[in-house]
Amino acid sequence: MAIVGDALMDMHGIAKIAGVSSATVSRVINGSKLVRPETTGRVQRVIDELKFFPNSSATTLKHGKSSTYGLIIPDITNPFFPEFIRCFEKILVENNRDMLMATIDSHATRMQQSVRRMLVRKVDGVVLLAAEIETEPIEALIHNKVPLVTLERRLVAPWVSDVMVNYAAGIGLAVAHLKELGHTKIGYIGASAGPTISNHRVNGFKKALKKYGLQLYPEFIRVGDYRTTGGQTGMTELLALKERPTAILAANDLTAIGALRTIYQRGYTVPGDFSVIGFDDIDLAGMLYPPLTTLCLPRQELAETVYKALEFGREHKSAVGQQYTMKTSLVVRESSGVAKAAKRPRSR
Amino acid sequence: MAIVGDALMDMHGIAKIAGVSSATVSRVINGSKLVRPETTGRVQRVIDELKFFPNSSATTLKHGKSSTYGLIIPDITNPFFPEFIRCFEKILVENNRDMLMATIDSHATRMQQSVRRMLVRKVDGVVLLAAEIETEPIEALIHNKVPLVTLERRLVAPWVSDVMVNYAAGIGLAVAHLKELGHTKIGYIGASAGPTISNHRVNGFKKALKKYGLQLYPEFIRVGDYRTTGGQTGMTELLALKERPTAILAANDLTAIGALRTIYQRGYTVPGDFSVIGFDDIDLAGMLYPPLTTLCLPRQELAETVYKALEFGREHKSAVGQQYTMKTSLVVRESSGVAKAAKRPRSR
DNA sequence: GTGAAAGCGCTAACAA
DNA sequence: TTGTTAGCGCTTTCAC
Repeated sequence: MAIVGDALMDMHGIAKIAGVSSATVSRVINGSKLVRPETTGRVQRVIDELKFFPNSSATTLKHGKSSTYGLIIPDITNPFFPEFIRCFEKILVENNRDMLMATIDSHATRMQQSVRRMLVRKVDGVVLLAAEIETEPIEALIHNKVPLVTLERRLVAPWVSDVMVNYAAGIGLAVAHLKELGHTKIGYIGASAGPTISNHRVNGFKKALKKYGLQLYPEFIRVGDYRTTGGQTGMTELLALKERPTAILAANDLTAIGALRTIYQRGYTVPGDFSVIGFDDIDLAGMLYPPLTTLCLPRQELAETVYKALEFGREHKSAVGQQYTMKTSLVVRESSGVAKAAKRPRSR
Repeated sequence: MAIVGDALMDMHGIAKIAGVSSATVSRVINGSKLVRPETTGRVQRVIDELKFFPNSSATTLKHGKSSTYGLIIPDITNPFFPEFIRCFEKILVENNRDMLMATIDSHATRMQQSVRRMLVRKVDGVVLLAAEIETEPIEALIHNKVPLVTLERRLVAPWVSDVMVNYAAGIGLAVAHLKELGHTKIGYIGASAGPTISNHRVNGFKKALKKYGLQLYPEFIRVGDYRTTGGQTGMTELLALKERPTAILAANDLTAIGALRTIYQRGYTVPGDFSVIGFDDIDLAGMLYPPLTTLCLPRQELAETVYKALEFGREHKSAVGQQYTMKTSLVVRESSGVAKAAKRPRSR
């Protein structure tokens, strides 16, 4: 809308001023080659003059699709997500698509509302990066034939694609790294208990332990919440144990940061007393004291994959979605070091 | 839209199935009391059954407004913004408004595109939290009579409100705190040089120095970028000086984190060798080593203020906007301590 | 209490 | 090359 006098402008108004019909205005705006250059110029001048912008509700209504993709994330406060959003939004902007973001803050009602927003806005697809997924709201999406991309549901179907993270391999790397440093007692601070995405990470951990012939101490596996608080309580519990791990794997970097905090607060040091390894490799990981060793889940690549899946869904409506895989890599920094027990013998 | 067979559903379809007219369906969806309870029930059942959601493009088109507010931020990777978004989105959801977010990553074209998105989507107002604001894109908003809320432009006009942060007071607190700890040589790592929002912070710093009778060393004022990298280079420059400050004020927490990193990397400690004070009080500030002393800019309050301003603009179209003020408070943690020079005499 | 119909701003046949 | 027109899905008078 632009304004003349006090009225909101539309293509009709532009047309009248430029002395053409609204169809021509539409053609000019959409770059049709059927318009005579001088007409184009005349119309364009009016558009610029009046700073006119076409109403997307009208085009969306007309076309039946919005060129908008929805993104649902659990917690925008976890730096991993902003970093992902940054990559994702950039891709969308470059491809003339809009983003509709919703965060659910682990509230079931917020999830409902988010899905509703996606549905009423007629998004062309939805990315669901939420960890704990309830099936009910998803059904509304599928029922309405909205292409869906999930993370780590490891399940594709008509309208739904999935991208899985190869946790087993990544965590294997981390465990191998720790073993090399002489650690044999490794703890894990994960997320909530339910049968969710978080399980893939714990299971990956257990498998890695077995693979490298390390003993699994059940009390070394603590529950967290993907936030720093979970890292703190988890670490506090670990410190309360008679027999303690010498290294801790955290379900994400925030958890690792919480663990680090508790360790220092109790007067211990990293990696002197404990090695800590995170997951995600958020931007800040390298800025911490000590810089965090962590498994990198590349956001740029994830964003590209997700976008690819979305476009696939858009173009192959009703087709069974694709299964994509993401690799992780170990970024060794300074929060992992030689195990204490392993060090002592040397200094004798 | 919901589906029957293979067709996309609309109110007409629902109406036909329920044996009513589309007008009645509309009434039911909008909770009109003019519909007989049994009719309502019958219609609602069909709606639920078919998981029907009304098309927001149609309602927006009809009503001429979208119930959407736009939010433009510079860098979603700076934790302050996600934390703000979290509060802001919550308020919007509670008030049945939608959010359209755009990040500009300090690219002029992205700013253009963002404003364009806001305009075509017919948002009912825009919040511009970007630090470095060019006037040109803003004009398009004002010209199209979109209520605008800016941060720290310190200038209101028809259609535009502003919320300013009382930097002077906050920085005064920080400087007073440092003086009390015996610091007399205080450095500052800010943001880019231009005549922008960042100036309010440097100016506040200079004024505070004067107010507390502290000397201003021009070479102690370094340029940053509101990110960790700026903190690192700024601190590196400060360390290269023959005469160094004993305390550093950073333009935001990310800058402070970068400074902290460089300090530790060079073998110094905080607050032993240098005191560091940040700005924002991001969630992670208390999790760092050492926990960061910082000026808190409360996001919840900011979100509420911004929302209030937005609603004001919506209701008092064409009126001159309001000027709001935000206070900051000093959160003393462990990155600030007694000045080195001040300590020595005591230990003699 | 419910239905018929006009119209929000835009696009795409179809006409000219 | 340009104009006319129907209609996207919804709301809202105005009838009944």
